[in-house]
Amino acid sequence: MTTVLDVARRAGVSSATVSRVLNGQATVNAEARLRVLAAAAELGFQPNRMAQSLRSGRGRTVAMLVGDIEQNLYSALTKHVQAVLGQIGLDLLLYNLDHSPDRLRSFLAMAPSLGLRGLALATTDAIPAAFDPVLQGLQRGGLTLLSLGQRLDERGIPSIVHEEQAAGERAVRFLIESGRHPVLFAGRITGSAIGADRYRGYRAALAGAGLSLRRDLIFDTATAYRYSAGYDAVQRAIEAGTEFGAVQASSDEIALGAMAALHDHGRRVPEDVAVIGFGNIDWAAHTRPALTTLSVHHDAVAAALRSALENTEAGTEVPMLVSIGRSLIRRASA
Amino acid sequence: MTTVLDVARRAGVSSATVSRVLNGQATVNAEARLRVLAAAAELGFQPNRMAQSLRSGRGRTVAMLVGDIEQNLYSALTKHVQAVLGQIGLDLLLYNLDHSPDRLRSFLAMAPSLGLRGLALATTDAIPAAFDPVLQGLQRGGLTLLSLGQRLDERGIPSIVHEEQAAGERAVRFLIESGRHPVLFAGRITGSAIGADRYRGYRAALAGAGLSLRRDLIFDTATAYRYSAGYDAVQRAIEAGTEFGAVQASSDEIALGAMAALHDHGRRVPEDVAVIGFGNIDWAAHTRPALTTLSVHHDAVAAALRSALENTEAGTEVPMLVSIGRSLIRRASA
DNA sequence: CTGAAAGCGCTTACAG
DNA sequence: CTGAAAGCGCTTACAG
Repeated sequence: MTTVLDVARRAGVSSATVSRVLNGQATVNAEARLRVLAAAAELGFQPNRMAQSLRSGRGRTVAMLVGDIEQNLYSALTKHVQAVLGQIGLDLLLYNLDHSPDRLRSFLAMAPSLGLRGLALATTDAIPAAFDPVLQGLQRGGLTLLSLGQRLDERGIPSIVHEEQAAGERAVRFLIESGRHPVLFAGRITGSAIGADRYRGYRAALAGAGLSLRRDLIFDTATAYRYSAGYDAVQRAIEAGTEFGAVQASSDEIALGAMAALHDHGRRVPEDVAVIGFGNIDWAAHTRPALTTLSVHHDAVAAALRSALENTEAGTEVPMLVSIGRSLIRRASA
Repeated sequence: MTTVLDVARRAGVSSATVSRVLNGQATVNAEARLRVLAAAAELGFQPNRMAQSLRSGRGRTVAMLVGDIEQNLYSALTKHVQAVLGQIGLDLLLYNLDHSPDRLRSFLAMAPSLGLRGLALATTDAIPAAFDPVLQGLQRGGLTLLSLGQRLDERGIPSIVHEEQAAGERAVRFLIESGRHPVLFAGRITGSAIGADRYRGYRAALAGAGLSLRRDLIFDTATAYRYSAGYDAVQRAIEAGTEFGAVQASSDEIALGAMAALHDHGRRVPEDVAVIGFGNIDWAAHTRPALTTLSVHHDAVAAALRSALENTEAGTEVPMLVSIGRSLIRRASA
């Protein structure tokens, strides 16, 4: 591997000057500067990341902790985050939480030794308050800590989120105004602030329409935002003899699960039951009937993350809360 | 941050001894060993990764380059790989290729400066031979280079793959023996060795059944393994008036796209047309009709990757080719 | 079995 | 504007 010293020798300067040129900080004689640049290019010099990070105390890696990389919500977000980090020369360390607080604990235990530039918590699961001290310690160490998807701003963590309650309300109001009710709500996920927010939107829409809340139409689930949660909810409702004209799911996976259950019980979508999902995952447009759902804007999240990283760099303030709107994407299912 | 020196002081030994105890290499006095372990635990010592890697010349990061993390094939594999790396104390650096040779080039240019322990190429796209020298250079540097999914063993890169041709043949034979033919083949992907292998399986099944190959039943696609490829293929076949009793797709996404097109043209699955996918992605069981497909075994791939890493470590040989079987998972679509 | 010392490849006060 | 020197936190011959 070529080192700064190789470049320095070739350019006839000291390694300090090479470093100064390459990092563009201090002023360097224009001519020497050119010679260094030329030498670096000729040798194909790439500064050793580990040495750079160790010495400067600032790594070039951003860790992203995701709830479950296999869910499209997280993989699509990861894709955008990686693209944005690549643009500013940072690496992405991916850590899959698998929805487990234990895995979060393990990561946080080793995080300080990683020399991270940033840490993005991308999960809808609750973050136990017991982790707050470690998180704060990391922040004090100069790392850019961000919550993606979940509001943690009141715990001192800048958060980039989508609107949930307003979006949920919009969708359910649409169903009611189209005459598709009663509306079954599938997925007030246990332990997820977001699931609760979406449910609040459902309640608000009902209240707005002067309809009363019925317990038999609301299905909690502990199995996160997965297909089976939607399947089970609809199956239980049908077996209980509950009548409903629509399903508002709190994720697209849940919506697809619900559609499968409706199909298996001979109900047609949207003729008998309208279905709306949440999150516009990649196959939502390709299933039949195509899924009506609430949009997601991973590009906006990634851009906000980039700003936060750049602001920290520049010493300017990072906003404590960035909220991104969602719109209803109408397809065939509702 | 606590350092080896802090631990050393507390244990009353030198930092060298601390290092020896923690790395479990050389023999250390049992008593001193215990004191070091106790001190490290009390201080919650975690060795600085960057210093460790810089000094030893062997990083603790494995980079995984994926075709497109948003596709379930890659995200599911990534999940398993991350789990396995975590078990052996290695970090996962994720790099999304986005099916672009330029991004691969960019990564390889900076790879040497990253001090990687391993590099997993997980893409079905062709790897230009022009990159072979860089790849070989990386291998010589002691990094464990692996191809996941695509055979590159003849170019000196140990490969962990699934059987493709035999699996494709198995599925198509099943269709033919069930009387579901002619069989349309959707997805002989341009520039993908794997797409070509699956297509060879199709041809072999036809030959085995004494059926002739018909050009009008074969649909190439440049759009990779995505939904639209399947939709377009079926739509073009129907518009051309081609009759067919089954679709063998070369990915599950293509199969879902094909099912959408069949639906939009009033063909019922499986009554009018049977459909088989490839890869058993996560929603394959949840769509309606549920998708019959060929299995995938990400756990086996991840386990083989782990062995390769451990073998390199131990100085024992890494097999040049590990091939994992696929079975036909029968669901409702065929 | 163990400590003192060197050094991985950088960056950054420091002195000029 | 620039070089010599120190040092980030480890590991590893080396000598004992």
